[in-house]
Amino acid sequence: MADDDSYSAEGLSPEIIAMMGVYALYWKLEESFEAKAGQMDLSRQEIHMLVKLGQPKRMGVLACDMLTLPSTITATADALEKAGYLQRQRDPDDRRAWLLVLTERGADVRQRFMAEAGELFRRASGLNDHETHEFARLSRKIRDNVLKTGIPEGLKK
Amino acid sequence: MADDDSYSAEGLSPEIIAMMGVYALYWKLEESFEAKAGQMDLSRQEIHMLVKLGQPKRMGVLACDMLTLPSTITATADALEKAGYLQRQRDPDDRRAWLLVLTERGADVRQRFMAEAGELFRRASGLNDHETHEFARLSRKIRDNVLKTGIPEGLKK
DNA sequence: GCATATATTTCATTTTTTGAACTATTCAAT
DNA sequence: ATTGAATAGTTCAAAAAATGAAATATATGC
Repeated sequence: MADDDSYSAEGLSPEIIAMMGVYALYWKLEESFEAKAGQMDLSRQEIHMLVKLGQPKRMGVLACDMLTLPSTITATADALEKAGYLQRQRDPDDRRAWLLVLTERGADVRQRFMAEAGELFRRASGLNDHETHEFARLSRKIRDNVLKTGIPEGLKK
Repeated sequence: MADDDSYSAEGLSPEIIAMMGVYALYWKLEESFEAKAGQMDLSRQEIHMLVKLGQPKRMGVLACDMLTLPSTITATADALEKAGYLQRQRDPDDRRAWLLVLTERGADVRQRFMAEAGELFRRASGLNDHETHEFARLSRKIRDNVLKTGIPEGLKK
């Protein structure tokens, strides 16, 4: 859905235009994030996991969220744990499961990363404050919808 | 940037909220697209290339657009060519370069895919028509900005 | 208790991506 | 024209990432 050609956005349905924008922005952000992650010696997956861990989460939940398999999550968590950014804590509700919890150092890195991400969004999107608010409003709606409707398919693996 | 927790979107800057929505939507769409692509015996990269080829494009341009290396593009183009979805044509302006051009069959598959993608967006986003239009308006602005400002970094490889 | 289901791990295999060396062509400067 | 440096794409071997099956430990329902 990424795109097609700079000038062919004419005559397309709003849905397609919306997706083209989302893809362009996503890829631009990924490009910037990957550079930042690289500076911090983190892989793409590792940065994403760090961001997801604003709250402690079970590995299985992360696997769904990140559209990947449990075994991939194990590897990513191993790397972040080894780097001292997170710890595994047994979930008191289910002793088969781990809760991944950021260490102080991990939370720090996450915080720094998120702050820079805000700036990257501003530069990448080029939106003014008003537009950014409006975009955020719709964006939140979309996210809520995805979270609400997305779980079933997310569990498919 | 994906997210954090369903209810922690409070107190975050609009930029962060916007990004969280974009990531949630992107991942949801990728999940659906990957399923569709699988049905058509195409990989994720192959579908993306197909979508990008609304107009003939040089392989180098695709490499920038798709944030990957020329050698990856070669492999993806080989697969699509073998499947009969595209052809390499020498760029008359530069005989070192190929233009990748969809065959009729390739254009067909692309068309079908894009049509289904519209429906997937509606389902994933949950926006009504008015909201979709507004989101598309801002989305197009963002895309224009990314295309305008994105080229330099895109060429870095 | 027992059978079955779930959360995570392990590790070998497969898939994907990378990067360096190579061919062909262009471009700029002589 | 000729040369030398840069560019577009290819090849292929090596590295990295994702996958899936089998194993461990715990939970859940009967």
